[in-house]
Amino acid sequence: MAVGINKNKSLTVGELAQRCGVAISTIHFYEKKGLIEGWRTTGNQRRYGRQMLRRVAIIRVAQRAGVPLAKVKEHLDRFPRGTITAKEWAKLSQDWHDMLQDRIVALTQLRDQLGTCIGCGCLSLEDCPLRNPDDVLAEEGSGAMLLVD
Amino acid sequence: MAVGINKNKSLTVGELAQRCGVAISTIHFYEKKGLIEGWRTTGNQRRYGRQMLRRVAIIRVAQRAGVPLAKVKEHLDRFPRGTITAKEWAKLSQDWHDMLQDRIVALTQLRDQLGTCIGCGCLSLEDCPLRNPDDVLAEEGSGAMLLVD
DNA sequence: CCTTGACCTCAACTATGGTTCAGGTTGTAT
DNA sequence: ATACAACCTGAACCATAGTTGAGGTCAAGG
Repeated sequence: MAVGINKNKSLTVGELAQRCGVAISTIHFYEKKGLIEGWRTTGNQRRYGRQMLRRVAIIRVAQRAGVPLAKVKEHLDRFPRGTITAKEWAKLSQDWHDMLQDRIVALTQLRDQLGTCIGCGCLSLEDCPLRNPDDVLAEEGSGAMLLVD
Repeated sequence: MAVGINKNKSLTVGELAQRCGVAISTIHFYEKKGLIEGWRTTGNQRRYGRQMLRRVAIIRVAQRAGVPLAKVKEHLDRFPRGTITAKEWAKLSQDWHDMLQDRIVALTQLRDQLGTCIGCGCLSLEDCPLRNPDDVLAEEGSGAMLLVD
């Protein structure tokens, strides 16, 4: 019954889940998706190496950064099993850093456009950057897309 | 056949979709969700007032800002049908601006932590802010959460 | 030994935000 | 008048990211 902290070797699914702050079902899910990997006891119970703590940690960081699991898996599959070295993690975190940077820039642009619109009575004035330019674009034959990108 | 641009009054579903840069099925979907509203011809075809252009535009802006549709609906329901005034839009865009600001701050923090980790060989060093503090937190009895929040 | 918590599988379900398809109807240009 | 584009409905399906539940097994303390 007692969840003894097993300082030495393998982790049960419950331990891994608790230590990573996720539900057990999430660990099952990640394993089914091939994001993490472990072995089984003779009684078919999951056991994980301690490196899976880091792996789940990385998955969670990536998710916070907005990386979908499939993308995370792609990255993690480059170091198939086990430990990710500092250098490998540096590459990963550089990639995700850059992606985050892009997302931040996009959101910041949008935020600033909203800021402008608060001042301008947006979506009703001719020069509003958020305004769908209605007939203008319609007459240009384009799809009348909202905003620049 | 020809999609004549009807300068004067109502918009067909296809016109609205094209002018907003979304699929027709998306317009159907938004209508079913109660996000937009129109009327029907005697032949049961959808017609929309021009104010729906702005309404769909607002929905798309909100989505880019990460507002779920249910939330958008909540906001839009405050001005039940038709035109949203400049003042009302100002309130809306202020709210979404603030929300965006929060998200930007969160992502920026994460980005900067990733930046630190690129330098520190992250997730393997004791002082890494992204590192799951493993046994430390485990011994504190907490869930060994990743990162501060 | 036996209870009890932790574990197992598989299927179904949740929510979000849509898309696709089948089968049938409308509206308009020629 | 007729063809053909555009429209209609409803159900099924897609992806993402899991959660929940039923029914059964494992393992460790007393």
